[in-house]
Amino acid sequence: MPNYDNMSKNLTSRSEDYSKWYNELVVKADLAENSAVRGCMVIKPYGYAIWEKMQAELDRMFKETGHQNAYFPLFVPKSLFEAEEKNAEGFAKECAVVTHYRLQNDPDNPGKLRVDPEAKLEEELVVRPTSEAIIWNTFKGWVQSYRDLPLLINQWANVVRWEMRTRLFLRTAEFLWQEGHTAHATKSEAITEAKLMNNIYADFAENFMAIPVIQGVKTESERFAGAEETYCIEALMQDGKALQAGTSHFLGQNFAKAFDVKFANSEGKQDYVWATSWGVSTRLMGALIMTHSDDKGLVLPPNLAPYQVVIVPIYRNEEQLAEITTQAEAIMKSLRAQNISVKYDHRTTQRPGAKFAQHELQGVPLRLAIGPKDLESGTVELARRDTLTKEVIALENLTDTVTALISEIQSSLFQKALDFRANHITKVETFEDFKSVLETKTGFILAHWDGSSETEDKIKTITKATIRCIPIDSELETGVCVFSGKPSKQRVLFAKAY
RNA sequence: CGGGGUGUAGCGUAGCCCGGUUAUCGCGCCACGUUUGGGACGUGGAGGCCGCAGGUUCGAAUCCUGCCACCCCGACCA
Repeated sequence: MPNYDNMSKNLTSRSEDYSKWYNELVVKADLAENSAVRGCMVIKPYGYAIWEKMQAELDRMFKETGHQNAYFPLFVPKSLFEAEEKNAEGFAKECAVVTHYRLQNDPDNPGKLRVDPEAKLEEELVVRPTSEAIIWNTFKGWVQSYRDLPLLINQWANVVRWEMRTRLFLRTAEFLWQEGHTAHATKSEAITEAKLMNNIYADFAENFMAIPVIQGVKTESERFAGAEETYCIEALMQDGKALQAGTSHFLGQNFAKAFDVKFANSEGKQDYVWATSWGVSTRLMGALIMTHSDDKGLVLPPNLAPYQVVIVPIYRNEEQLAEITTQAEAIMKSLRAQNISVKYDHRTTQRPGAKFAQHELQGVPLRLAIGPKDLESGTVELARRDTLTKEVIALENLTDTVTALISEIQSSLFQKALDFRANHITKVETFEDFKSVLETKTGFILAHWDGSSETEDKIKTITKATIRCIPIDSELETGVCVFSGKPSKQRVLFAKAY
């Protein structure tokens, strides 16, 4: 198992694991020296191709459910930002703020620039940590009547959260995400929307990324600032820590009231609209890596792989290469006809062994090698990334075999992660067991909780474990709180989390 | 911001305690040749304000002072 601690350490880490996994391959942190923007990441082309795959699928799902994309400004005037108090308070400590709009030559430091003290903004601009404020301020002008509702908007954007401590993929200072913002005429419709989007996230995580997730609602203290209810999907990483993979919030009428977004209902009465917001980010790429990958590098589910099959030619001379290339082109044509993405790695600057290793590091699901022996016998060597197995197969059934394997790899990755999670969910009755499971076995813990924030806080202080969620599908079961001994109606999901 | 630690080539490092030739080694990089079915080998080569500034000294990567940056732990967090 890869060393995730090293992997997800700060971007300038010098650890070998870090450079193997990120600096060399998927993303590169290439920041100006002594720069305060540490904690940002550069997503290299291969990594970005994975993100684009995720974007395309999510976008499809959003549009299928009636959402439209739009784009709102990066800057949020402070006065707008502070309008919804809880939201502002929740994010206040991690906001980057623009205060000036001009530089000038520094009289004390020839060749250097300084901020022009004369160019102070009348009002500071907050770089969006999330866009509720600016979007709701805009929605005010878009909604007058129930006929304008529901308003179902999504935005693909970057946001900035100036965290004290950053972690590659999981908590970068700037990250890419989508944020959905919707307005509805009724409370129940908004709640339905929030649940629907959480379902879409779960569906996407499980069926597209092959990451099993648990759906649930957050406790009050873990809830999004400004939300009435936060739905979430929680995943379990191979190192036994939990990761919040996506959230969907029912915002009540909080933002409508803060930004005065009213509409005339069918009876002609004025009412505030009901809101939701929901988002997933490049954090999902961290989840992907930490769910499936092994010591040899990434393992990509075929749905997410920038290319699903790579063909490597092995040759001693130009004639052989030409012959193999003809063969490879025929294979590519036939695979592409089945919507399988293929890359022919005909680089002359690398030897086959180096190519094999690189494709493993990049997680390409299937590799075909064609050499002189294959030319004679009409075969190819087929290697699976997930199981690291190889077999020599006849050319005849190649396309069928590959098609079948692609879907088998997708489902077997999910099954493997699901089995791992099943083995790492432990029901616990006593606080002693609670602590020992956290220490030795790790993973999720299902335990009774008395429902109070005090108990939640104390457990967190003592064990560092938090309530990840109250699972949606959990059955009611009477019991006593694992910490306080007070009565409880159902078990909640605890874990140490990223 | 509190506690601990580290800065030497693109990356990883030795040397520092106890000052003394041209700063060590591996990977990577470049050229040529031989190779090519799991990260090739040989020969040759390039690459260093030893974090920055000041001080001590005949002499500083090494000792002293200040500063800066980064890492780990804590508060914060998708």
